[in-house]
Amino acid sequence: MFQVDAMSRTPVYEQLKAQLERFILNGTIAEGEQIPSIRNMSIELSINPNTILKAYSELDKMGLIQAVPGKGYFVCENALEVLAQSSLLKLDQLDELISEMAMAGVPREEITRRVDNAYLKERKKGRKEDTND
Amino acid sequence: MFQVDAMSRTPVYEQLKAQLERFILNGTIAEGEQIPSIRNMSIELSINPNTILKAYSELDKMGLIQAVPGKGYFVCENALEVLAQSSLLKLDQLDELISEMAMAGVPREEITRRVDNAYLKERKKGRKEDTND
Amino acid sequence: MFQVDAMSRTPVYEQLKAQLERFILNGTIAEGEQIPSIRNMSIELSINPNTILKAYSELDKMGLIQAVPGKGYFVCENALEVLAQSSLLKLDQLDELISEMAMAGVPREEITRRVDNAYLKERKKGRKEDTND
Amino acid sequence: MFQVDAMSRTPVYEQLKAQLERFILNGTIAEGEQIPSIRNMSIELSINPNTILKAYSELDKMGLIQAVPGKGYFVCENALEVLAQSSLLKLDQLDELISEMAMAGVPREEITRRVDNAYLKERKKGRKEDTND
DNA sequence: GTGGTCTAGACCACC
DNA sequence: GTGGTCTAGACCACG
Repeated sequence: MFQVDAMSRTPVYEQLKAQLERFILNGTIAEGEQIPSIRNMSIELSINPNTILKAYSELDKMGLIQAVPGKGYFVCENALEVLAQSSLLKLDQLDELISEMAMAGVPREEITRRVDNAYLKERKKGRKEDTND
Repeated sequence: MFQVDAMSRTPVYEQLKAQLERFILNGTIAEGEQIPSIRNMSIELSINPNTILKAYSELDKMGLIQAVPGKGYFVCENALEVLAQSSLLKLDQLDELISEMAMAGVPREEITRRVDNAYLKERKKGRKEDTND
Repeated sequence: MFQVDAMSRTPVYEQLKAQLERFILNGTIAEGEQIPSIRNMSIELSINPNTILKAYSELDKMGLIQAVPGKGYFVCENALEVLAQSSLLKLDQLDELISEMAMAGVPREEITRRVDNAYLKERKKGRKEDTND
Repeated sequence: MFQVDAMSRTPVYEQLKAQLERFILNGTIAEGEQIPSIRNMSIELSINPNTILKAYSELDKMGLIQAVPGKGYFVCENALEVLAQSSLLKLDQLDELISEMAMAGVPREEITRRVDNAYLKERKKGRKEDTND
């Protein structure tokens, strides 16, 4: 289910975070459900347990998962809501960024081109991962 | 030349910063040129000197203007270059933001709609100010 | 914990910035930890809140601390990394400065003397503050 | 007399500025003396006249040389004094930089090593150029 | 309660 | 005259 690209320039723990977020968004992992234990994940992916701990504790801080000592990590009941809120936040950041660039004289074509490229690139990656389930 | 909208929800010092950036970009104020002294500006716009100081010192830290104590503030010789570099940085931030939103499942139409709105809104404001010169 | 010398010629807000940097470096304040609120600090040190705001907002722009409106200021998770990077930057600045002085004919002894003096002076101050914890 | 390295990463106009400063410091060009005209220099070094103009006008702004329209550029009478003052300024910058690095925990050996390297590297370059006269 | 903006005014150092 | 620091206090938005 989870997989990491050790050669990627984005840190492994970021990859794990992104994947769990995607799994929650597309329903692969439901709210309240338990996620793989650090030890299991560590063996399965041949990754240092500390790396997984880092990913999990950051997701914990974001309010997406919760550690239950002695049991494991569980997706929070309001995880989808948290993700939706952070999307709204990102939309506001987008507005501000576009305003600044417009003010700085960046041509509109340059912006829309970059937006399309970045979107399609991410989408392509996403579809690939979703079919890999 | 400079003007502020006291009723706006964007802070006065941000308005001043944005205006000076625009003036440098469209050549109204050349590199190396002196800009209005804090006291002058303060009287002209009926604004507290501290507010202008805040705008100026932030622009100073950005490397756009330089304070010469006892003389005044002057536009840096490489101000245009600094502005260009910060534009490039913003494009990278845009890429990352779009990726995250694509990953979070924000529909493409929502993004392009927001981008267009934000761009046109800023552009409209900009044209208005430029014709006020 | 924090303390300022009102008679010093270095501005109070600079003293506060330097102290927080040191506290982060020597682990007195951990990454992610909350730092004293503006109002608390203002009362404790009998300093105007604006002065502390100035120190905090500059540290914020440096990426060392982060303001969470309504909650308080928190040390960034990557604060130590930011400090390390700025150290590297300073080393590069040092190289350039030495080159210019060598080119200008400043004798080597003059330089090493100044370097030693400045270093030892700062070190002495630092040790004193660390033992004051 | 003058020579530039087109392949160097330091801009050509910076190279020219540095060379003229050195020539003034070691007496190769005396105060009050005329320096090569932009056109001559441009042909001799196969460099775009604008590049030389940029170097000359920055030196002019520094108070080292002075343009006499219709005659050419001349070294200012107080050029050596100006250079000495800027050396003093650099020493102060050095003090501050060293203080910041000491505070940041940069080990003393690291600093002295970098200082020595940078000094000797520049000195070596300088001797080479001086014997090329 | 938190941070953040703005005003009014005093005071300093420098030129 | 210039920039820069600091104080005192009002006011807002957010939680």
